[in-house]
Amino acid sequence: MEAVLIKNLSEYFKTQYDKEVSAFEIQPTKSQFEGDLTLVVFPLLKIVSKKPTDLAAELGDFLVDAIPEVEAYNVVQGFLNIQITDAYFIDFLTQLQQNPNFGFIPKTATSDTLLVEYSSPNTNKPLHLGHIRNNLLGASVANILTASGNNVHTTQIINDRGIHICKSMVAWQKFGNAETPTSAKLKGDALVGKYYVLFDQQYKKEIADLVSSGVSEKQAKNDAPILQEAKEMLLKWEQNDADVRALWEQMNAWVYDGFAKTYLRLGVHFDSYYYESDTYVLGKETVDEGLSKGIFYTKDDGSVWVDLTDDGLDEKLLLRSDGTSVYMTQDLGTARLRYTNHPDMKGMVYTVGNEQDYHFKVLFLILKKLGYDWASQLHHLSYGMVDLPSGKMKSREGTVVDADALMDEMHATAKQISQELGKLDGMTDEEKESLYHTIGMGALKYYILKVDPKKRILFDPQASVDFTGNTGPFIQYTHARIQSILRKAGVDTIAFDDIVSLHEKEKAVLKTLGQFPATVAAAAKQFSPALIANYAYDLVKQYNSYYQEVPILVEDVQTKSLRVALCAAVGQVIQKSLGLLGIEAPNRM
RNA sequence: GGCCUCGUAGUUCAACGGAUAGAAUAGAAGUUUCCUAAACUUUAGAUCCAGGUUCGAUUCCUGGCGAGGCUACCA
Repeated sequence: MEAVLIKNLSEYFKTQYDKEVSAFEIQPTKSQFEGDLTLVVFPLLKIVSKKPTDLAAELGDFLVDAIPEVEAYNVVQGFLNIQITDAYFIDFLTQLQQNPNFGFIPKTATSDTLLVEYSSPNTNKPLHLGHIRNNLLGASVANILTASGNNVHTTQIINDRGIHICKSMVAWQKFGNAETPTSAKLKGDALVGKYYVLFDQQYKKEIADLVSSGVSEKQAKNDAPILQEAKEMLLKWEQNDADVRALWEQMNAWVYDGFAKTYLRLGVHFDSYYYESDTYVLGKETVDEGLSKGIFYTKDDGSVWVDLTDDGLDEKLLLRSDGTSVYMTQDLGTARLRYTNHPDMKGMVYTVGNEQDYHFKVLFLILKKLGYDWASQLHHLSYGMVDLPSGKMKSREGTVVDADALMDEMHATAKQISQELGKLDGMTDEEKESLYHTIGMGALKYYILKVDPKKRILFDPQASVDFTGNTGPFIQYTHARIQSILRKAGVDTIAFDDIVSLHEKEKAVLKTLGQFPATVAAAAKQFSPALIANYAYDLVKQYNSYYQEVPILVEDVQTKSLRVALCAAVGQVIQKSLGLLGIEAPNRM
């Protein structure tokens, strides 16, 4: 409808005033005012010099005349409120019924291929709450981009090498007694994480001992024997020492096994995996290339740098003096490798926390300086940290929220609340367990995704398990109730040709439904699942208010047919919205 | 010190530069012979401060104040 208005208005300004106007400020009318769509005329006063109310009335007259669906208008200050006929909305509902793909853009032969990177963990400890935000954001953005007609490839870069994993390895050798996930009855990632903690404890103890024997703290931090061991191990790793490599493979395999279980439960997946142990070599080649092009330079000690001071940034290290690679080196290699693997790729999204904003600024700039024209297609999906009411999460201080434990807790709460409400009688135990999972994950995912990615989240475990108000389970519950209505209504309901007028609440719901395609498009453009989440909640509120006031399963076939169709349409859009967030929409709960 | 992000009801979140700043929670008061009360209805409560830009600012600009992050030969 907006498009029709814009087209007509544009032609009007052309013929009447001989002016090219293509941008019009059209928005849904606020509920306090009468009307469906509102044209803000203030911006047009610069083009046509008139009083706002006069111009608004003039345009209103024209639109009523020119467009059959425009029924009437009213003017409040510089706002032209346009009323659309009920027939238009009824027609829209008919189309909705016949279009299972409503709001989504189908893929075509010319669809762009986009790569979305997310998760990208270190392999020395289990995933925590921060990773959950990362995973949910990345997976949801991938869904949204897919719904917008793109070929989306999901991937991650795994930090599988480095001092962090060596720390776990050293501790395992010292204290592990050949413990395995099976013998310890622990998930693989939890086991490796346990030794990372043990390393740190031992490390701190050794520092304390050294300090008490008169060594400076800085010196002690460097000299602690166990750290030296880890460094030696890293050196051996780089020299391809067979034993070290075998242990490394072993422990990483445990971690991957544990991660896979967590990902499965979270409902995220990856089309491919990149490993730093594979990409850092290409990174080094890239640095050589930059050196030969004169973009990078070597300092006296042999370390390689890039000078970005002309761009308002710093000098950045690219290779250490001993020739080994750093984070940036590897990311250069990874980016290039991906474009080699996907030559037709039109863009990459990096889902990484905002503490690395600077890093990605530098990375993209270096790639641009190296002459890769695809550097302009790279996007850092930056998100804020997850805080707890008790303060910041710190792994070393044990204040992290473990991802698996959190999902356990959400599941248990869903179970408890469902049992108290007692609505699941007659289900098998298996069905119930599956539903507890669906509801628990719905609560967790919605709680995190409804917040604007760039903002910090305060994660209150108590509030997150709340199932009333603006929450995932509330939306899921509405969907389940709609399915209940559809079951009771039967399937014999298609035609509502003779209906000519709509209830006010029905119209409100239809208006909200009509905004779905634009919402998906905006979410894709802004990489923001929060837009979808807030839309879904808005729709549910509209619907609940409607169903409270207007009975759906009435005698009159025409009316019932219309209301059931509306109900089904709402169900469809709720299900799609939740789907974009990676949340399941149960038929019963 | 320099750079980046964020400051909205008691609390957690909304608001392409648009109308009287929306919800949810917590508080107060109601609604179940009727499609699932995990619901609905009513009520009270907020833009950090000072300037500027303009028809119009929570939004853009400048300066404060406050919170966080980055500023590693860690990843």
